[in-house]
Formats: sequence, structure tokens, C-alpha cells
Amino acid sequence: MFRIGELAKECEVKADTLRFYEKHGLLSPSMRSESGYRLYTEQDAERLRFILRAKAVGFTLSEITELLSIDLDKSNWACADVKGMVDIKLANVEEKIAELNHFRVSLQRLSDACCGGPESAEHCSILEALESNVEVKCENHSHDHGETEYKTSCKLKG
Amino acid sequence: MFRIGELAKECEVKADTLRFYEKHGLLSPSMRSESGYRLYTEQDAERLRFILRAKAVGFTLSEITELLSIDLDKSNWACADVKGMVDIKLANVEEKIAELNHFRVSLQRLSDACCGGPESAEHCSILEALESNVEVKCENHSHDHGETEYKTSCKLKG
DNA sequence: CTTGACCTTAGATTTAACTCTAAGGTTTAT
DNA sequence: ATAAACCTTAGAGTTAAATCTAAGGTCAAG
Repeated sequence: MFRIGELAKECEVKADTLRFYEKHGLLSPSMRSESGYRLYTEQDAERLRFILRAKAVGFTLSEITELLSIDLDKSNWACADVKGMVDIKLANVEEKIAELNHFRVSLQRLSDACCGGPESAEHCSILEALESNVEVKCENHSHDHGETEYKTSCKLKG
Repeated sequence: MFRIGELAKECEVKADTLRFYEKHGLLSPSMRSESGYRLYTEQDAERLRFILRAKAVGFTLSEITELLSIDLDKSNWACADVKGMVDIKLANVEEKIAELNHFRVSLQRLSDACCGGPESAEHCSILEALESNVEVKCENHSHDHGETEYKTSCKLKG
């Protein structure tokens, strides 16, 4: 049995957050002490960890509520319903991964096009790409910066 | 040249949102008409699309501002700075992808363990897993549901 | 020359998810 | 037996990112 502050510390959230989750039906302590203190079981803690994992990955609290709340009402749901929900979330996650991958590729391309040296960013491929949103092209620091102690490199050039 | 409503419609945002972005320094129209109407160029539109792409993938507006604002101040940044920022965002994105993958695997495991049929969810592997957060184990609908017109399947069983 | 669709500003409201405040009761340690 | 650290509730405040409202100016069509 944890008191609210203990569970909060254990899971690195604020006690306020746990009260908030309770108010919103995500997580209620299994017991109260005589004096009314919340008492959380290890199961409660597991549930909290699930919530936090789900949250860390971009689920909203209402999505998490939805995911967890079927449980209160089990017998009125079929496996198909439950699996359907999971599969929708799964599709969401896959979509997000795809979006992130798209962006990761863009960022990688930007990163690769920039020499990353101490030259002024005035001719930086990254900034040019952000400005014009055209295809990333490679830097060529051939103009004189007054700096000659290193070479620029560009992975796109090979 | 687009007026605010045209650009908004084109990019599927509200005109309000564009004013909001302007107020927060993300995107200003290149011109104003005589009567004070905002006039956006194709470049402005590209910039908006970049913002929206970044947003779709989980960047906050202030991260986007940061990413875009270096541009106003180019000569005071070195390529190293710019590339550094991009690489930090890249690492963020990769981290998010990793988190999402972790979750995707969990969801997939849940999905695979559930027969997905019309049986009551009272013995649903998914709900049991959410409840107890223990390892997903396979459903066995051997008890009588009064439903016999199909077989349950479980990918974990093979 | 007016109707309707558009635009302007400033500022209030919304939603999600906390986070904090006030006013007080409980537990533990000294 | 009292201070410090905890807990209670109700309700207000915060932040991000819009979204809406009010009060009015502009513009093209009939």
C-alpha cells in the first residue's frame, strides 16, 4: 500500500496528477485509510504505469480512459469490440510512426547536407531549404570566410 | 497572392490559426493590400506547409519557431549551430519513433492474443493484460458461451 | 446601393492536462 | 505536545494552441 505521495514519487508524477487522474476516472486508489488517505495497491501502480506509458507515446487521456474503461463493463463487450479498439489505436500508432519517419527522413537529409562547421550560416543548406522548401542541395563554402583551418564536408557530395 | 481565407482553405486551417501564427511569429504575410488585407505569397504558403508538417509530427509551435527563427539571424549562427539544432530534433524524432514502436509492439501483442470474435469480453486476453499488466497469454474460450457457430483463433497459439 | 462574403482588431473563451492555493485534518519524530 | 511533513477538499490559475465574439471596414454581384 502506497500513500499518494509515495506512489507519486515512485512513478515520478505529482500527487496532484494522481488526484486529477482519479477525478477523471483513470485511476482510483483501491482503498482509503481510516482518516481518508488514498491507499494504492501494486495493481493500482501497474495501472498507473500503463497510463504513463500510453501517455508517453502520445495517447490522450480520453483515449486512455476509453482503452481502460471497457474493463468496468466487460460483459457488455465482445472480444471483437475490444480487439477493434486496440486495432484502431494500433493503426493510429502506425500512422504516427509513418509521419515521424517522413519527418525523420527530411531532417536527416537536412542534417546530411550541412557541413556542420563554424562557417557563417549565411549559406547554410539547411536554412536555404527551410526558406524555400526546395530540394536540399549541398553546401559549397568556396567563397572566403577568412577561415581556412578545416574542410567542409558534405555527405550528399560523397 | 492569397488572402487569408484562401490560404486557410488551401491548407485546411482556419483563418484564425493564421492570425495566431502571425501573432506568435511563425508566419507573416509578405504583403498587405491597400485596405490592410493580408496577402500571402507562394513562399508563405510553403512556409505554412512546413509548419503544418512539423506540427503533424509532434513538434510544438515553439520548437517550430526555434527551427524557423534562426533564419532571421543567419549571420550570427554557424553551420554547426544550425546542424546541431536539426540533429537535436532528429534525436527527438528518433526517440519518439522508438517509444511508438515500443507501444506498437505492445498493442500488436494484445491484438494477436485476442480472438476478436463475438464472445463476451469477460475472458478477453486484452482486458486481462490491461488489468494485471502481466504477460499476455492466450484466450481459451472453452467454457460455454452458448455460441458455437465459429471457432476462436489465437495467433499466439499458432 | 445594398446584400453577403470576405476582411480588420482586440480581447474573451475553450480544451487538455495539469498545477497551485487555501484552509484545514493526520502522522511521525523529538 | 508541537513542528514538519504529510494528507484532505474545492476551486482557481497555467500553458499551448487554437477558436470565438464583437464591432466594424471592404469588395463584387445584382
